[in-house]
Amino acid sequence: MATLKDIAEHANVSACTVSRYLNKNIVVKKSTEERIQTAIKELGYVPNVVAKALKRKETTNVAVILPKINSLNYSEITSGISQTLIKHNYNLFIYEVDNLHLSEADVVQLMRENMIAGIIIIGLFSDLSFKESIYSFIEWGIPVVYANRCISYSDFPIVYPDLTKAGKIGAEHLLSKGKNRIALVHKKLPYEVLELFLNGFHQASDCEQKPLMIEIEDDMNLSKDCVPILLQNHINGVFVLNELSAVYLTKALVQADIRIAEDMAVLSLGNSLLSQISTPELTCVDLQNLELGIRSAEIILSEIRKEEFEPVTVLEPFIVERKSS
Amino acid sequence: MATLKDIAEHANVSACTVSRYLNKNIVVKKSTEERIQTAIKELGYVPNVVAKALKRKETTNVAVILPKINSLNYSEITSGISQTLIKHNYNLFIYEVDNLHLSEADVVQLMRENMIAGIIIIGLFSDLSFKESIYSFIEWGIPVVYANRCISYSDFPIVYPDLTKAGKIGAEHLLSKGKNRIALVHKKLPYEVLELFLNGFHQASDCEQKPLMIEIEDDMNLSKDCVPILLQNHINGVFVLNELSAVYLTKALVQADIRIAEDMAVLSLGNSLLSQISTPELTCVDLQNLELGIRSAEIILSEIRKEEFEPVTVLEPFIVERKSS
DNA sequence: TTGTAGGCGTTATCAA
DNA sequence: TTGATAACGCCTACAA
Repeated sequence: MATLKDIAEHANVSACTVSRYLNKNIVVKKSTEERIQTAIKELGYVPNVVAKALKRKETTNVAVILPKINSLNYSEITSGISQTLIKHNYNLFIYEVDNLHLSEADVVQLMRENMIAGIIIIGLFSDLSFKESIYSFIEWGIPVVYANRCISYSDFPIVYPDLTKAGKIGAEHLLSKGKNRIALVHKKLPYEVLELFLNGFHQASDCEQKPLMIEIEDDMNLSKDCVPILLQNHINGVFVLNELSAVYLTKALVQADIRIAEDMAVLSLGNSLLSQISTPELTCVDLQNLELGIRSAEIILSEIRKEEFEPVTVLEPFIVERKSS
Repeated sequence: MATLKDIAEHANVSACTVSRYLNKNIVVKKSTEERIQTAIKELGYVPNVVAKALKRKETTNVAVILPKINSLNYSEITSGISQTLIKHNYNLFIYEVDNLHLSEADVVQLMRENMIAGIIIIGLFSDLSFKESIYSFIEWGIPVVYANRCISYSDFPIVYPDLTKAGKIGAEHLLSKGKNRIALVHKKLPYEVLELFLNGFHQASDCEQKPLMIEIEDDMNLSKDCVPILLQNHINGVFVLNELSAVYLTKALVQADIRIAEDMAVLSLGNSLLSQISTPELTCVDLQNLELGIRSAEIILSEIRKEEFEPVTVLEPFIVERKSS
């Protein structure tokens, strides 16, 4: 457990010279450098990041707050964050709020206690999670990035996929496949989110025809509750705003002997393994989760270092064509 | 940014009294307690975990080292760890080694620099990852738990699913469905791991007949390379030791017009969402990933606190019957 | 180019 | 039941 002091003694210099040399704050004489280097090797010195953090009043730990980690979408985003942070010698804390059963106040306290350098909040489409806490974080001077969901506040950077573009390219894709009676299937979503998709739809089609909106619930039997609606309305293209629901709806359609693609094109929002292994494989709109994570991490690092950063980063979704359209 | 000292002054006691009161090391007079409490409230005091760690020479940060987080199995384990740690006021660091491109030596340094309180290594079935580093960790006095994979070293606790039992109940299940010509499909695995499954098979069947072993590769075309082998050998039950491969093999079988369950039962190792959304839904052996995470976390906490802990924890797999058998 | 000294916020060791 | 004092390992004025 050699300390900086030990190195200094062993190399016959002062601790502060060693410190400045290690932090590259200063150029030292060649001979000094060599003595320091051998001392470090011989004593097996490893700097103590905790002591440094205390002194500097700043850690190198970034927290990711997300609903749950065991979901392909969130873990993909997290992976992007992880890769980026590690390159810059920052560590990644994970806080799963769905499983935690902690109040937002508890989480705020947790962040302050641990002197978290920056916080990336991965938001839900369906719910403005942690809206309140963000301002607490900012009040305490902790940099924040809000990721995955566009919110209209403007005191912190946000990174999110362009859902209007998603709606547009989704509609264009379905139209290009000759599907002109389109349904938008979604779980409960705030109107302002749905509106984004609808705006995209309008941009894609000249006609004023609106897509049929179908809201589904978690415990819904899609075969019984959703498929008949699609058929009654002569829908031939469906855009499902949730990947897992898209998979289940596809199953239900297949079971009802509807030919996927020919009779009914299915388009899923999100491109994880789920779309790939569905039968048939789902055409989808890729929301660039990995990139979302990378960008979020880059921005939080800029914030932490008090460098310039983009206040708003919008990621362009793109179509990945498979068998379902 | 009130400190302990501020609280002490405000409450007219010494800093160390406040400290001991907060850490419940001591009983203080009712009146003192009240004064401290109001001071904390009025000044909005939040303890500084970093300073505490420096003084105590021990953080409350546990690191999870895993191949990658964006996998349903690993993220499920991680979720179990996360839930357990947070309950005990420990934080969770994530280090993805596949994506990191860090040497093991780098990781060891990272752990020491950050004064990590304990490390949970999530191992691969296919590869004894981080075998070397473990001893470095132990050498530096950092508690370790090796999770997910049974290894024969004994200087640190291990937590893993009973693969022999998995083989046994898998074989029993297939036999109970009248499938007596069984194949074991697997990716490249060390022999000692395969042996575990084979031992289980033998326990399940009186006959000496060994299952047909088929090794598949990542870039393999299962329809062309694997299905014909199954058919030529009149296999009617296949146990796939990798969930994703099971899904793809099922697809290939369906495509070859083989009736799943009737003509060929498919059993998958692992029970994530993938098995559930496969068509048909896969019967599988659940390896209890969430529980694995919870147990690993509990054990690392015991180690950190220098309490007694189980050196070996074996989790019992169980069958989840769905449509593919 | 290098050194001295003080302090970051907390806890542990004494002593009262 | 409480206090004074000295660390924990590092960084940063300021001085040389």
